[in-house]
Amino acid sequence: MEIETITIGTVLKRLRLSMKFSQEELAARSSLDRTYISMLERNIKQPTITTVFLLANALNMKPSEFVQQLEEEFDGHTIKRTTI
Amino acid sequence: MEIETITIGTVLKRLRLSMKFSQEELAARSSLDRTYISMLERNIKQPTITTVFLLANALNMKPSEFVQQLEEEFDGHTIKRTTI
DNA sequence: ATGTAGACTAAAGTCGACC
DNA sequence: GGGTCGACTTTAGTCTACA
Repeated sequence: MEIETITIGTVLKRLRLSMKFSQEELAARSSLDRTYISMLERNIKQPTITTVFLLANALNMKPSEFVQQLEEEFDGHTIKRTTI
Repeated sequence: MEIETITIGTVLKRLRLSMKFSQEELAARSSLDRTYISMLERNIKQPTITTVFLLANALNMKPSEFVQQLEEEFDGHTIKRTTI
């Protein structure tokens, strides 16, 4: 099975809720826009590495821990960019 | 001390050389453009999370391991986007 | 084998408004 | 509190070409 891009929506939402943050709170803590957080959770956008660091910090975890959770989501899948 | 963005240049170049890959080889293995790899190594561009996954795969390592090396680079620093 | 530059397109990320 | 839309600016990422 192949996937097109790394989507962080499910992981991000789960982690945000586990911290009992609203999207607004997470946006404030990460210096990102609330509507953009919403888009990430709905897999409409994919973040840059800097954004991942900002989000992980806002969620009080290491970026590598955050990415580790993404890995599990895509374990066994082939990553493939849409435009290739 | 503050930094503006997560730059992966040093880490990427070190890992690439440790695998004895040329930029061309890494570009082919990751389905990315050679000139773009060059820009990443010179910290002119920052990758998306999907690109990080592609690069990590090309380097035969887990994305979280790759990110872990980035963390060490920025340990103790405050991440701050330029546009904030 | 790498740096750089220019032109290009897709997509990241912001912001205001409304439901 | 969160989804969505539209308009916008900036940047990711491709490609050709030359040193």
